Amino acid sequence: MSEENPISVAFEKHNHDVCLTNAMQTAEEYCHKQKLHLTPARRKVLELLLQEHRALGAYDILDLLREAGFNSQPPVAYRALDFLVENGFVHKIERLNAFVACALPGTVHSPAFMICRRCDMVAETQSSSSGFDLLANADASGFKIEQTIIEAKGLCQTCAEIE
Amino acid sequence: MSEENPISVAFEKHNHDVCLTNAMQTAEEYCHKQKLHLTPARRKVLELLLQEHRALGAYDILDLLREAGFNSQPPVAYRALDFLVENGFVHKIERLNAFVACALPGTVHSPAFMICRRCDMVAETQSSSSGFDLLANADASGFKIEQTIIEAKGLCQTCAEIE
DNA sequence: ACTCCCACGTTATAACATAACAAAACGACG
DNA sequence: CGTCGTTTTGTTATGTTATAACGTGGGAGT
Repeated sequence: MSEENPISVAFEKHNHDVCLTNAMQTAEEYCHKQKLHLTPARRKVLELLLQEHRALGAYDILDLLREAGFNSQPPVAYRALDFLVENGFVHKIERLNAFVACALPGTVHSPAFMICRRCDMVAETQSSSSGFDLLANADASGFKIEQTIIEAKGLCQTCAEIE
Repeated sequence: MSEENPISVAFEKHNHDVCLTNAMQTAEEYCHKQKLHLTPARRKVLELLLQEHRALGAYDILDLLREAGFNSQPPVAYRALDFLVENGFVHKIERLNAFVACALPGTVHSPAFMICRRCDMVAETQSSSSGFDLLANADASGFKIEQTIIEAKGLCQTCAEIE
């Protein structure tokens, strides 16, 4: 599997510096095109999240921001996160109340996550499935789906071997 | 569609007294068989949740418990909810930090939820789908899924017509 | 320079959840 | 029927996550 495959990149060895600089560059370009302001705080939060293939809580981020010399009241982190989530650079993992950098920034997609309960890795994958029961059931009951969150908890391969 | 179909019961007219007493009876029987203690507080919390096809927050439940003469410190509600969730009578809706009575108590199942953002109704449906991308991707990357949460936000038929 | 908008600073508080330990109720077994 | 171990509840305190509200500053366009 190549480094570009978001299905499992989080679980594989890869050159993470490249991973990070690529993603930052994509974000820069996207923001420029869309006339969005990737301000220092927003940029820093995205960098922090890109440095991990794990989800970080808002207060973890806040601590890291403080270390980096930023102001550190909660709204600082939440505002940056709101911006990043709204624009698809970051996803919120609901079951962890935490945030993870998007593996496919700048593309419209419907993500699903695999969350290792042992090492806390979060891998993003696609969930576009036409055979998926939920869609049929929603249709049958007249429910109009706007967004679906899919989060699988379990063990990544490495951790499964250890346990 | 019959009253028994969990796919959309929440979005349809139905005799809710029957709905509630049936579910309570099922819970009683299940607990008896499994030697679980459906204590007054646990029972009351389940009743409160069954009275709605909506998710209630822990502190909403706490208020209702207080009104019903129960002790009302947070652990009272959280303990009852833990018990009910562990034993499959109640599900937690992660994106709302709230709880909803199970539509299929006593059965092993992998639920998915449809959550109306306008009227807050929560409908439970089944998510067992073998064609689902996530399973294939998890497999391919060696991830062992233990539990998956699926929560769709959108508009129920009634609310879609109004908007 | 004016003003409008967007982002940020700051204080305070709301909302959600658990730790820790003591007391009481329960039930199984001699 | 007692007593021992387990489960449940009472109670206090605190931890964690998230937002409201309002003021300030700085850049873009006119």
